[in-house]
Amino acid sequence: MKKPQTQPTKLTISYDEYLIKFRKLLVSLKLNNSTQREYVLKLFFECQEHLTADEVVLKLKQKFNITIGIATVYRILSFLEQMKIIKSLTLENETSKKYEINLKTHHDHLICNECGDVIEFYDSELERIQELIAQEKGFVLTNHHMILYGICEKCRR
Amino acid sequence: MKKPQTQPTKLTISYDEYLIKFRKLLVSLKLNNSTQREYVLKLFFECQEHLTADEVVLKLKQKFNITIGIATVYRILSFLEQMKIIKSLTLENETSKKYEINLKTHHDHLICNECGDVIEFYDSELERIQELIAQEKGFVLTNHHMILYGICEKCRR
DNA sequence: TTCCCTGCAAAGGATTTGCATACAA
DNA sequence: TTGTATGCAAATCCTTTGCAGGGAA
Repeated sequence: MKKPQTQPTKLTISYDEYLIKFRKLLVSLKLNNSTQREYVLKLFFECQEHLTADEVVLKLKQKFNITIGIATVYRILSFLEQMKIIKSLTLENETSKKYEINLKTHHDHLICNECGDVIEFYDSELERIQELIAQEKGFVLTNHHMILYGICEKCRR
Repeated sequence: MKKPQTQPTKLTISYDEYLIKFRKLLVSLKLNNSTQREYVLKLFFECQEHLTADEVVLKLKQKFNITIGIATVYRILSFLEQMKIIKSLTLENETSKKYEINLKTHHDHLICNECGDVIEFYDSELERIQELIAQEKGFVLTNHHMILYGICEKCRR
């Protein structure tokens, strides 16, 4: 059987365009803009990794040499998540939530237990089966969490 | 395409047999037995739900009228998880880990966002595809977490 | 001027740890 | 008797909240 697997594709948008959209969103919600919010957004845009709140503080210091209080970071993360600009995931054996920007098309994660490497993938067959299972049980799916854990090629050597 | 979906099956073993196995395990690890450990085991055996550490304390009081310190419960949960007697899962929007006994064959979860109802299912096609994806990326799978979230039939009315 | 946003520090919840005591073998 | 397990309280880690001051429109 042909397996229709693909890489998740990154939506092509520049940071400037992205920022304009973001500012419009804030206006439409009657919210103020702030340097802090824009820096966090910029960080996630540039560094497309999975970051914890602590790591956001750290990276902001490293990359832009600015300091934002951890409370503010948490508030911004919640806001961005509600707006679906970022999304969160909780990994096995890790205590704190990680966040990543939602620029890519929907995808799931494959993680190496040894080196922690994260591979993103999308598989339409998998998605289709999830829908079938849900249907069979009388559910309408809203979302799903799927993380595969294993050992990557490099670490097996 | 035929979808080979089944219910996860419960392994048929009595609590007495189970307890004997458990005691042997402790001996083989040169560990002492304790009333507390056996009660936690019994609880998970009898009440086949997903429980947090707090809920374990509560249920132990309700069902057996015994009190175990929360620290001990956490220590027992870690131990049982290491021994693969129970397994843990972290649900979306919940802060504390839940544990369930590992008596059933491998299965994943489908959860209603409204009523919190948990449906267990096993789908061999899904498992097969996960293996294929891992292979393609050069991974050897060790395990996976998959939780589907949706709204159940009852709650949609 | 009017809210919203931030930073600090304190509070909160979940989990872990140190230590003295109790218990199993 | 010896080492392990428990219970309590304190500590820790992550996250949230209250509040006073700073900033955006």
